[in-house]
Amino acid sequence: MVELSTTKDGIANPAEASDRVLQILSEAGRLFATKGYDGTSMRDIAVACGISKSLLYHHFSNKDEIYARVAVGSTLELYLFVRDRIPDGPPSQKIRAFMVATAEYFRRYRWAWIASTTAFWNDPDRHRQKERLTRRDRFEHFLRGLIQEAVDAGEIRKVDVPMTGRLILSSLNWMHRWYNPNKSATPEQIADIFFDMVFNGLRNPALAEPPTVEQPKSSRRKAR
Amino acid sequence: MVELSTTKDGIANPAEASDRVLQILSEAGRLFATKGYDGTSMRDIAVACGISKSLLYHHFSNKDEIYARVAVGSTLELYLFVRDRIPDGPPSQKIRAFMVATAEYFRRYRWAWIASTTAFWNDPDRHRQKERLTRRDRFEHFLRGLIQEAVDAGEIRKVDVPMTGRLILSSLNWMHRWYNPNKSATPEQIADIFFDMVFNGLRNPALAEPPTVEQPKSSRRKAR
DNA sequence: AGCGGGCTTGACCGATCGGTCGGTGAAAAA
DNA sequence: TTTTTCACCGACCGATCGGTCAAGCCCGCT
Repeated sequence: MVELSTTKDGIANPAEASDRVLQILSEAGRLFATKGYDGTSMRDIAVACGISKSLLYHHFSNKDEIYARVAVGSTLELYLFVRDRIPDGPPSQKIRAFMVATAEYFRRYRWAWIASTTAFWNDPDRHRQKERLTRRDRFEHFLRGLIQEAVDAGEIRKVDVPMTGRLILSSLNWMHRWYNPNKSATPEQIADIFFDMVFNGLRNPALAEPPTVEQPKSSRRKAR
Repeated sequence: MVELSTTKDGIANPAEASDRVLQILSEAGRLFATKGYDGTSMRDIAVACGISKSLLYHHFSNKDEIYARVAVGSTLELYLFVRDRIPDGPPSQKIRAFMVATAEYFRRYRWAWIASTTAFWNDPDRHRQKERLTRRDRFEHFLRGLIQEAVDAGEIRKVDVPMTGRLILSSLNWMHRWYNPNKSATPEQIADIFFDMVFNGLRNPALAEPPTVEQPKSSRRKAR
């Protein structure tokens, strides 16, 4: 797989890159993640790095390129990162490994992850927007494949596969909004807990007659 | 409960408000939701409304106030909105109702919801930041209370209550990133499906020996 | 010593930002 | 009729935006 070097504040990057460039990417990632793309000025980045604004343009052609290096350096290889951490074994365990690996990625490249999942919901750059969606889809379809495997193997019941994928990804993607690196568990442990909850369910197995059987459609709250 | 009038594009507002003000809030909410606070200029809002920029300042004192009216008008009463839709009955059904009600709120006040959950992760306005966190906490603790009820009643197993709350809220809070109002189910139906998955679990009940028993701690992937 | 080239800078640019100001015109109030 | 009120607008402000540029600084090479 592509080699990833871990640097301060977790910028994933191909090997060649000067310390200055890494510093800029690191500070920019943190700023993009906390203040957003539009809320972060080139001056902000320069000041955070203790350099002049002009120097940013010596190393990068414009603001977009810095963001692209932060976000793409983050998301480009997420699919590969996770795929290479899926062990052989029961499909349900692959799903667990998927969740834990994604959580590990989040922990290692936290700011870049947040910057890439937060900013640019609608990217004005059509090409980049399309590429981002392609990567996201590949990642999501990989998960759906694992879920389908588990269904076929009879390990999980016949659920709506895309919806199941969305539930699992939601639990991981929302983590950055409440996760505090100084407290509680590691992201990997949290992913593990979430897997247990979703896979085994919250319902008390000792409960003979579950209060919620397969609910009749008519009982659902109607949309108005 | 507090009276909410439903207007075009779903701005919740106290009764007194001119059509113009509602139009501004509606357009501003949509823009804040899609382009972010910093990515939306006062000119953008004015153009979207087909009025002059000056007129915005006739109705609002500044940009922050427009955002506050959009976001606060959206989140202020979420807790009350949901609380009043929790029926009497088994605690697990209350949790389901909580999820469905939140989804209904999302559907009705979609742009305002997105704007308020997206922008201002770190609000420079300390007072408003504190108030926002207070509301969020009140909402989250209300859910935890329902979960604790269900645990005490023996309907769900002895889980980590805060973590369970985070899992449930994640599934709802992330919905705006993938939900397409033109396709698939209504938010309420999606919430219903998520509840079923989380409550009953994905595991095939026909499976005699689940491949994942309560996993030993040592098998967890260690953080590095 | 002289020199070339990469790192670094401050001064500067046009555009756009949030916000202000004086005024217009029509309807309500007197 | 006169006056007041108020939704509304175009022109404008200082500040800041992303980005440019010519020139210094520094260091190794000849």
